[in-house]
Amino acid sequence: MSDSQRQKILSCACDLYLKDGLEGFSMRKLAKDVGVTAPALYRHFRSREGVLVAMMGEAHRLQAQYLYRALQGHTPAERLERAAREYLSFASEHPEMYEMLYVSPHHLGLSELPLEVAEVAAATGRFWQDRVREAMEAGILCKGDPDAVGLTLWAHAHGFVTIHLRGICPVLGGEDLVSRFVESSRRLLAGLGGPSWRAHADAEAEAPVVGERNGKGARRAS
Amino acid sequence: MSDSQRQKILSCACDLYLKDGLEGFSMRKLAKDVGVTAPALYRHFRSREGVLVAMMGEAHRLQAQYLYRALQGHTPAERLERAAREYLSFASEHPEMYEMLYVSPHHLGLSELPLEVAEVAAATGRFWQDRVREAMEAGILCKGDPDAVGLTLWAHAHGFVTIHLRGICPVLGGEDLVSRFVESSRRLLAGLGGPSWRAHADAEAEAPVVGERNGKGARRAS
DNA sequence: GTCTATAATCCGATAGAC
DNA sequence: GTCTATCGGATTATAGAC
Repeated sequence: MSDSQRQKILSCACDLYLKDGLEGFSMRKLAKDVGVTAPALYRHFRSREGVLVAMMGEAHRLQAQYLYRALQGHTPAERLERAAREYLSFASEHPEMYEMLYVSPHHLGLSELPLEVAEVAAATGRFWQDRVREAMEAGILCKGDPDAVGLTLWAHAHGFVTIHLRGICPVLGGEDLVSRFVESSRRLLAGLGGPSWRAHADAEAEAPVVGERNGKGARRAS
Repeated sequence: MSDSQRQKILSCACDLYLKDGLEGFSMRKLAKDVGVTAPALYRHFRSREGVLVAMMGEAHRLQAQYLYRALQGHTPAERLERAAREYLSFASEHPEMYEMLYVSPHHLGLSELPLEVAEVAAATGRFWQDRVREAMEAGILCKGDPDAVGLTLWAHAHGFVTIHLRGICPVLGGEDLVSRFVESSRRLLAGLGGPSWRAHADAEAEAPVVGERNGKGARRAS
């Protein structure tokens, strides 16, 4: 079937990218990995660039799978916290795929991000905004523009992950990454949220939820 | 002279990168732009990768020029605000150079960032931390770990810039980018700073400083 | 849809003369 | 320090048979 072959190619393309990076990614290597000759690939993709664009879409779909897990939270506050955590999980477990999400179009020789990719990326922004909106409606965050506040959270998360992945910041040793991220997020949210958020955070510190790794308030849990 | 020639090559390399991106960057093109033959380049750089690494260093030096302008501010609060603004100015005026700062090593086929580059990048982190530290000492930000809070600010700034440069977020139209960034930063700082910061921000809203573009509190200024 | 064959370039890097 | 000449590959993409 035509479509499953395309999927196979895309899967091999991801593996090849993971192995050799972007500069080492070629159609010939890809063909060899798939088990066909190079010209066969052009039945399924317009060009090398077409494969890369499709891969970016794949990366975004994979990320979405992580983010949507956050929706299993039972309250807006829980979903918001889990969103941050799942964002970090994806980046930690698939660092190269994460890099693919934000490749500079200019590095690829493109003048701008293909519309197709820009759209799936924008969905990530909407996800953050939705979490913020419902948190505001629940009174867990101060009233405000959900889009703008969502952007603030998204920006913080992406920046934090990038700086960590580059190994640029000595503060980010690596082992306690999660707690450092949660800590930084909390600092953010403590400002964005009013007294009601802090009350929620304090209550959680008294009775930590599953998956809670931050030992800040867990001392009294035993 | 040997060293000035190296500088000339580096300058041409930046231009070439700006024109053709990373994938279109080759030693042969570079040689042609410099006005020599390709082998001559290898007297000044070990390899193509060596040129790229040197370019990353250049990008960081250029960024540093912007950031250090913030030190002309007369108070810790002013220097902190100007730091954010200069960070954005560099990214806006030299978007491709900004991209160079955070290129994924994996995209270049490297397993990790060269130490030389990681060190200059870390200086940016220390710059943020210093701004935070003196703001804390001045009582303008809540007491806390300056390194961690500096990281929070740095992460937010980098994430915001990246999302803007990708054209990913519909909220970031472009024209009012500065005010949106300042707004987002203020939101952050309002949380990180205590009442004293808010008092400072309110006072500034009454009598805006030079370069102030945010119209939020400027209504009563006329 | 896949193949073979090939066009048409381009690449990084080196040897050795000057 | 720069040149010429060249090694020894690589690349994307297409034409045309099956």
